[in-house]
Amino acid sequence: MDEQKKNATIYDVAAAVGVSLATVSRVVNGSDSVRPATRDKVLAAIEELGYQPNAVARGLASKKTTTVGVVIPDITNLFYSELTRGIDDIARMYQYDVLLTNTDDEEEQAMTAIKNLAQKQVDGIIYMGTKLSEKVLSAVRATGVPVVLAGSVAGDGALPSVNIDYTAAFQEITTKFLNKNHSRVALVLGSKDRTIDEKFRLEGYKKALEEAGESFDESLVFTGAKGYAAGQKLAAQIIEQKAQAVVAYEDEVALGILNAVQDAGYKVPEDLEIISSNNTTYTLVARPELSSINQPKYDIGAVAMRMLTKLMNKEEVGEDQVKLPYTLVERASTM
Amino acid sequence: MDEQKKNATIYDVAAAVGVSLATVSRVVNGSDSVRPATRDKVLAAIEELGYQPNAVARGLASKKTTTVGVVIPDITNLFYSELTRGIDDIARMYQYDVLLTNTDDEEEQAMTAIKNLAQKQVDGIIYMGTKLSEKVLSAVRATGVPVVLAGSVAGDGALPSVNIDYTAAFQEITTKFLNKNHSRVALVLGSKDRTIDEKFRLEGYKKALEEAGESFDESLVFTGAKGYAAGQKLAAQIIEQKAQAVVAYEDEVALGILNAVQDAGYKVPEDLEIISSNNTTYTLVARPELSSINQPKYDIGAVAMRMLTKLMNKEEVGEDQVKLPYTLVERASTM
DNA sequence: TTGAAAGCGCTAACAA
DNA sequence: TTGTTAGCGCTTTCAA
Repeated sequence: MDEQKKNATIYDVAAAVGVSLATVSRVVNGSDSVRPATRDKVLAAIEELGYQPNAVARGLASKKTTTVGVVIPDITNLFYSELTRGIDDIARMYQYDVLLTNTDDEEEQAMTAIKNLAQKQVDGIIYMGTKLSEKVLSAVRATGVPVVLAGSVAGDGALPSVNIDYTAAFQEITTKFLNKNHSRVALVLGSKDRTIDEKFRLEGYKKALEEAGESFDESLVFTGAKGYAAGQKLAAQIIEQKAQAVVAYEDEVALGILNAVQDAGYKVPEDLEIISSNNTTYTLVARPELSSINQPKYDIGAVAMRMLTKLMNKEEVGEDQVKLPYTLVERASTM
Repeated sequence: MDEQKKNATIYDVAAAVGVSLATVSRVVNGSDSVRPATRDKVLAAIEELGYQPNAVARGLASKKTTTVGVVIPDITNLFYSELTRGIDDIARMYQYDVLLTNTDDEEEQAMTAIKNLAQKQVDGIIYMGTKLSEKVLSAVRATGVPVVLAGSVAGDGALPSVNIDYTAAFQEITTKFLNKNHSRVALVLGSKDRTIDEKFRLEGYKKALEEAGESFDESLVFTGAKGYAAGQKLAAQIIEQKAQAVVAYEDEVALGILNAVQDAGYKVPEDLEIISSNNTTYTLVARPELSSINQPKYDIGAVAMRMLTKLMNKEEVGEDQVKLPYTLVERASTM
């Protein structure tokens, strides 16, 4: 019980028992070609000396660090933190540790993060972000380790990924509104260069219009609003455009719109219906509660991490472009 | 530009330039005892070969991993994720990476996490949690690396820590209510065994009562409610106790109480005043907006990490029990 | 200013 | 079943 004495090494254990390093190593790594009696003696010595394997030495010798890198825009964003929780839980289950880096969704920070993870010899990487430039993509590839995109960037098959079908989701809810004779449906997206918004969500919105025979009106698309305060500001413009319904890309911005619109005397959903995407706790605390597209956030993280473990083990992965089912949760902000 | 060819090592660089390993190592580590001409040649070769130092080998040789462990109850909790953001930003500034582990505030998981971090040879640890048992404390100490507690457990000086003065904060807000002749102030705390609640917040509450000459009524103290739904459930009991004001230990539970009370037809703040602690975004999205004790969350994380860098460098740290100032943000849920 | 050489603590053939 | 022996890629004295 006295583990004070200067970190015992595998050498000390071997010496104490009178066996070779290799034997101790075998016991530690659970190899079965060790005689039970020997194993017991070794185990006893390990306990006695309080021996803990040094993962760094192990990593150097085995070229495996049992560490994965997680690249995330911002951990304080509820959407990403829930993904991360799924990642972390599964990582731990498979004995991996998580090295976390925030990037604010910026290319430069992503580059630094990836370079750094490569130096630390991580065994794999989970990448989250709303965009993935060629530059970052090639840096990621250059690391030579498996990478899985989770719940945000939807790579066009360039890398394994786990997502929901953003296009289908946005098409579905837009159609829902159009079918109620709301011809003016506002669409609120993140910044211009987000692949996920420009390429998938906008596309779903346009498809819905097309199918309904409605023309696309650019003045109903609002880009670049991020966070609660931005949503509050946007409210006036949305009202000005005489929108009858709003489809928003995330909960905080939707909540900002919801509150500001009501503070201005309009009624939700009577005067304006609102639906958001992500279904974080924010949707529940709102009054009225916000309808939302539910993405299985924890599961996206968990599935991505599970896929990564397979990739790291060079196991067979079936489909590597996973789309998890989303659901539409209808609450009081829609009718 | 072709970094494809099998990770160049320091050896390859040395060979390419015709110098020894030691010289390359010196250049990489910025030692100034290298002739400029030599340095340039080495740098050129590094660029040419796309050499990236292997941090694992470095860690083994130098016994420094430039990695810190961060132990957190739950990354999806806005309070902790904001602390973590502060930690991560400062860590990166000082060239450290962050190894993250969720513990759900459970002793067993904390023990595993610490053991694991020790094996990975982290240079230091930031510990967050609402309690710190003797067992965990001694495990933490046994790692032999510096540890700083951040924003949650308030160690009684046993370990360096960064916090706000929870007792003072709770005393202040309780007094505020008592001064308005609200003799029945409800106190909502986390689970029983949380040092931070039992020892500090409750103490502040009691002090306020004592100073005001009010007697302590146990039926006004509600323990164990966690999260929004729990807050909603609690509302009925609070009303039943004829509380005139509520002091809650976190925002989500406060929000649950706020919404449930209003849904039941009571007016806030006219019938019941509510104040929460943490001042996360939740306080802003509430209607009416929630008054709250603002803890400088990002700063607590940042300051804790900064202190840890000093400790890891064996620099002088002045006071190691830091209390950052809190503020009382008054919004519409109080009068 | 530079180099030689000895590890850091472990894994992983290969032998025995 | 066990041991021997090379490394893994780097830092760091100690000499030159």
